[in-house]
This record gives sequence, C-alpha cells and structure tokens, in this order.
Amino acid sequence: MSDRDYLGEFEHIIVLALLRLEDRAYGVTVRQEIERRTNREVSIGAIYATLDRLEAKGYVKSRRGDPTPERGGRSKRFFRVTAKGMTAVNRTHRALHRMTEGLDLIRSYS
Amino acid sequence: MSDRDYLGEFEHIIVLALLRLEDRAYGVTVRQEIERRTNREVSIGAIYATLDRLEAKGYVKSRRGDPTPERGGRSKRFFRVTAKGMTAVNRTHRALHRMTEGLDLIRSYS
DNA sequence: ACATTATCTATACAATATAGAGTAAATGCT
DNA sequence: AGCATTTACTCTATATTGTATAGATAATGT
Repeated sequence: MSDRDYLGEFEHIIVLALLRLEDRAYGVTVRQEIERRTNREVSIGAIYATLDRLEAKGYVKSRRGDPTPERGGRSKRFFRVTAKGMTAVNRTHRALHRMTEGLDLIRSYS
Repeated sequence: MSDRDYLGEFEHIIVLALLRLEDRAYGVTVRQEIERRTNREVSIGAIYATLDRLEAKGYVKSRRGDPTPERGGRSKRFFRVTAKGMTAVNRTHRALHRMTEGLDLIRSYS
C-alpha cells in the first residue's frame, strides 16, 4: 500500500495492457491484449481480481461506460492508470533494469 | 510448477541477482546485491524462502561451500540458476518485452 | 569451553494469482 | 411486454508467492 511498493508480476502485465489500450481498456480487451501479445491464457476472473486490487491501491481508476450500439451486452467498466500507477510501473521497471543491465546471458529488454 | 510458468516479481529479482553474482551467490550476497542495486530493503528470511521455492521448482540449485578463513561464520550455501531457470527468466522477459514495446509513456528498459 | 560472528532454518502470516460459476445489463424479436 | 441472446462483470474459493521474526547451527579465536 505504501508508496514504495512494486507491482506484482501479473499486476505489471495488466498495467502495461491498460497503457497500450488507452481509452479502450476494459476487462475483455485487457484479457485479449495479454493473450495476444504473450500467448498466455488468463481467466477473466484473474483479470478483474487484479484490476480491483490495483484500484484499491490507487494505481488505476475505473469508470462505467455508456452502452455501445452493438447487439447487446452490459455496459463496460473502463480502466485507466493513475499518476500513482505510473510511478509504480516506473519504479518496477527501474528495479528490473538495474538488476538486468550488463547481464549478457539474458535476452535484453530493448 | 509447469514449464509455462512465469517468475513472480521477487523471484525474478532474485534470479537476476544470482546471474550477476555468478559463483559468489549465497544468501547474504544476494541480499546485498538487491539492496544495493534497487534500494529495496529485504529481510534475509524473504531471500531464503524464495530461494527454497525456486529450488523446489528446479529453477536454481544449491550446494554447500567450504568454510572460509574468516573470523567465524557458518559455511555458505551457494546457488546457481539451472537451464530450466534460464528458460523461465527468458520467458518472463519476453512477455514483459512484448507488453512494453512501442509504449513511449514508459521509461524504456534499454 | 565459551563468546563472537556469520549464516541458515522454521514458522507464520499477508498479499497476489488463478479458476470457474454465477449474475447483470443491454438489445432484438415475437 | 416477455424472453432469448449477447456481452460483460461479480463473487467465492483456493493455491501460490512474498515477507518478517525468531531461533538454530557452524566456524573461529581466546
């Protein structure tokens, strides 16, 4: 909860998905984005549980969307990363980067 | 446990520390390396618990070292990353990289 | 042998990750 | 209106990971 915390592995992935999706980020698209980019199958329950936790910590914020003119479907809950969330991703990245730099055994991040 | 798993956030940091320390990696040096590079304080218990878990999963292996000619001190338990461990770090990196690429909001890894 | 130093082990608890079933909201059709 | 269909979210339960604290072990010098 403190401002020194790092994002968990999956929290990290989810925040990155939100950043990529910008204003199109809600449960279903977040799941798709992750599955497409990483070939990792994730349950929808895992997505929401993590989004809720991130929101409780103030790293993301959600708002209810208006219904779309599609065939049906409940209205969406859109998510965006807060400034505090951005700080947390950057802190996490920085730590990973500091631990990785100079290591050539590893496929580099860049 | 399966060969599709990703490293948790702290597991990841620890494996990277082992890779950096090469043959000097044991509890105390792992802790120092992490604290120095990331300014993150970690308890020694956290380190060992994670190392044990990583060993149980086959990502690292440990061996008992001989006593050194220092003032005292129990003999060390050295750790190294296994091939399976390397695969796991790389899988984790790849996922992170795929989720990060193209995002300029974020301080890049490279 | 005992005090000192360094390191590791055991245990317990909190936070995070995951799955799956169930519920809700919207639309189109009859 | 009532109901089926579609899309999306919520709830509950459990497993795994992350963390701290306290205590046990092993080696050395006096």
